[in-house]
Amino acid sequence: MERTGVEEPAKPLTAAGERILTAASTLFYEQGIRAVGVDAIAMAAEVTKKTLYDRFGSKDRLIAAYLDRRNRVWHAFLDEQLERRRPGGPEEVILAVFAALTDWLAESRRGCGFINASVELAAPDHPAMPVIVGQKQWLRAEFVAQARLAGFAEVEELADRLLLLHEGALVSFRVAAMEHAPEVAERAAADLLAGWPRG
Amino acid sequence: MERTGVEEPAKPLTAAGERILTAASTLFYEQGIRAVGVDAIAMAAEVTKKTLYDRFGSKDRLIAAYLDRRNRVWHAFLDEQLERRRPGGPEEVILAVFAALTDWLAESRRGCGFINASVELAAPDHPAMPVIVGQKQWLRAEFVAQARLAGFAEVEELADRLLLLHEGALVSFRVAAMEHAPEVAERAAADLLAGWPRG
DNA sequence: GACTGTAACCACACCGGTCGGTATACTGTC
DNA sequence: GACAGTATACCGACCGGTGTGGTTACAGTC
Repeated sequence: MERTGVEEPAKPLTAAGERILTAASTLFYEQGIRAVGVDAIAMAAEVTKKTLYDRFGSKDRLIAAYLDRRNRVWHAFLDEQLERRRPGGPEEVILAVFAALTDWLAESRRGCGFINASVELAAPDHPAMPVIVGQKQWLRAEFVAQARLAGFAEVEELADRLLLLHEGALVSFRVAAMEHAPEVAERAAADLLAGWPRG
Repeated sequence: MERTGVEEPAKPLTAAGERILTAASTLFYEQGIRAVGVDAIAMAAEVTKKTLYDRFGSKDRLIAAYLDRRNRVWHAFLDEQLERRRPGGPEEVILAVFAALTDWLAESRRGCGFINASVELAAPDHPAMPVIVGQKQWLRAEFVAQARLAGFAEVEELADRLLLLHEGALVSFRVAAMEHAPEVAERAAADLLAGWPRG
């Protein structure tokens, strides 16, 4: 699985910068991007605000760095999950993505950090929005690619439906208090693939 | 369709109270609950902040009133859509819900107000959370009821999958820039029903 | 080793603005 | 009087962000 769109950082973070990004990642996810101020992040990271601004420039750029980091963590997680589950073919790759969702949500009680951030940032032209939209479109494109490898017909429609199930599980898990949403999504995806026509 | 859980207001709103709730509903949805302050709402409603607090007591209670109002508007919308589409049986009722999603999202460019609010409110014990969770659980319960009427087997699993499609469309519409998400969900729901075993 | 320059960070103060909320005196209508 | 609303000022806290003087560790040069 290639992760086009995820670029390496311009340069490595200093120790303080790393602590800032780590603290911000935790607080942003757990409490909300707008609910946490830079004062709190600086305190949690045990740095001064001056250092935070020296390293990241602004809160918005720190937010973008957080989402970029999260995207990397998710890709690494997915890679590790695929390595571990050893899917035999493209269909099993797709289903492994859904199986991985259960593990991901076990450690992400507040649902999808990207979905949450897209709500909180509000403005469609926020610098971090491309990371968010890009992550979702990457997943859809991956479904298209695997569906094509598997020889299915109408791969675009199939990928769209798979994405709805994936995103639906992410949201329902949190908003509808549906703890078993990932498992439901996996079963639904498996049935969808089993009944989908070949091209 | 009954709308259990949606209670009548304790007493009717004054003209100013109505203007406040209307202004808040618009601003909260369009810009975000945390992004809009009470100053801006009072100004948009052409009242003083004092009046706002006299009528609603606090911002959190205004938020709860907004979501309660939105829930009513959505139920009224759904009723009107069902009246208009005249579904013949329970399966068509389910599909009418999905068909209505297209119209709903045509006027709700920022996606689902309940999902958005659940992110922004962050704290699970916020007074408005029961409205949010309740709306989602009401929809799931309605899917269960209609699936049962239609004589399907495993109605809980079916309802779960339908809910994932519905919520997935709401989210993907906005986060994944997927304009056709409601239509995809409707087709997927139709196929799901067509292939689901009877009990 | 002595010296210099640099990068990174600290402590602290400050900025103008916004936030949700409160208090006071007053007006108008029924 | 009861009710609803106005105009205005105020509160403490928080918001993202900036400025100043200082310290420390390290690398490079002589």
